[in-house]
Amino acid sequence: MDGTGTAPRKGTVTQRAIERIKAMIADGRLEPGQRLPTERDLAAELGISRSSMREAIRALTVLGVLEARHGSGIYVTRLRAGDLLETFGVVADLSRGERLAELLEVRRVLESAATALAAARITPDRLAEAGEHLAAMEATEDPDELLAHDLAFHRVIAVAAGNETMAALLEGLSSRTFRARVRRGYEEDGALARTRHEHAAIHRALAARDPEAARAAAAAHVGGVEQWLRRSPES
Amino acid sequence: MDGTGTAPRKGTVTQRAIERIKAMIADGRLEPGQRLPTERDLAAELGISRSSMREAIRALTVLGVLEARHGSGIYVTRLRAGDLLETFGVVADLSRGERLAELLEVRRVLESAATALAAARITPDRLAEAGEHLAAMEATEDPDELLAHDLAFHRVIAVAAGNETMAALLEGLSSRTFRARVRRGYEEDGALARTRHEHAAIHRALAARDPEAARAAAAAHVGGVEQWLRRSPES
DNA sequence: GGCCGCGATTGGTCGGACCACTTCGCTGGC
DNA sequence: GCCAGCGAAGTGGTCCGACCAATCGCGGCC
Repeated sequence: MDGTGTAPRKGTVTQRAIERIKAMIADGRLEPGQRLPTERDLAAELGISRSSMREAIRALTVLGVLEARHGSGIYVTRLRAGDLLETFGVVADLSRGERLAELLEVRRVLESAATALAAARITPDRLAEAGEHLAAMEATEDPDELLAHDLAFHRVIAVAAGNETMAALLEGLSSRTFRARVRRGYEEDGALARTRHEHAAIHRALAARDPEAARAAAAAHVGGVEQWLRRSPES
Repeated sequence: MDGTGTAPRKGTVTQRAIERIKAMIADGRLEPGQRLPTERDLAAELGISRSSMREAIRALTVLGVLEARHGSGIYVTRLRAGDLLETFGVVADLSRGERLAELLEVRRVLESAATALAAARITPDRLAEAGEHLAAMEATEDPDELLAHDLAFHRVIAVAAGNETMAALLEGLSSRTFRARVRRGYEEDGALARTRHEHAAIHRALAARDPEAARAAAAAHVGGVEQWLRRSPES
């Protein structure tokens, strides 16, 4: 028996390799940013083929735990919230019908909380930045640009809330395709003007450093889309 | 040019394969539960090797999108919230220090909302079920059993809130290793009695169908752990 | 008619070969 | 002495072909 821990007999060798590497990171044997041995060495170390090891590495790569740089090596990511929650957007991309509404409900809850926190913590700089995105949204009619500033507006707020994990989660919930899909029909219903009004209300609450007003404004904002979605038959 | 869509030139072939399959699911060409062609056929169809295709499949497998059954074939999962959010537990497992506190803050927000919703929607059956777990928690001293009933108690509430996505998210945030790690030291500080009291308060609020009381009780419950964690130096 | 078993199908693993990119040291010119 | 450029070594990326192992269905046997 070697000292690196005897591998469990269950599951595929690849699955075991994934668990082994995860365990190495969890208990500190591998630190964020550190470089791993080569695929060939790792495979030899765990007694499996390079193919299987590559599958394990690929799996951890899509999870945002590892990062492979061609010609250089394999590295543990910094394990920031953004790294690990990037895959969260996949859920939004693949969700339809009822779960889309559920995701919006989750977003409403988180966005409300984040906005309330931001009202108390936001710096003048960030408040101004949010204001710029607000102005840009009101100045353009181009849907793409509008969406970009919309996302940026909420991102500034999420970051200002001081919880990177929450911000990353909201980022995934508002991912490009997700938003684009929902808004396609939404804005055709003439809700564009109301959306602008809601954004302005959020900004005002932030400027007033009023957490409760901010929470309410954010909840109303997301809730508006939510209600529309629950009524709308979606493809 | 073939009609299945020209693959973009960027990225690795495996990455492209992942996107292709994801796209097939997103636009409905592949439906939940449906069986895919064999690895060999898929590889041929996309013009890549079986090895690369296997890596793509493995990646989508860990994301909970696909499911491979040895000897049978590859299937699209039912794409339930639980399937897709299983990997969320990985984030909790790999988080330490500051992000652990952030995750607890997220949990506090979601748990509060879910408990408030549950207060309005919970059925007598589910309320009784939660009561049983509560009684079991008060009747045992075995940490493992206690933790199991603790998790089950909150799971019943999350499900009663009527939002499977939120329930799956909370499941990940309360995943076994995560809870065990946090609670190890927490309960040694004699907070066990208080935890029981908090659970009882949540249950009372649910029985009274009082959403605001339920929200407050849940927030206080998670907040207690949260505050302890922020004070505690963690390994 | 029902049960058993064999063989085809399909995912899982392996080993090796070669390609593409990065890195870094060496070399040669300035 | 310095630096640009080249080239070899190292490393991830891709492909191939073979074989193993689990599953499933078909056909024959009882």
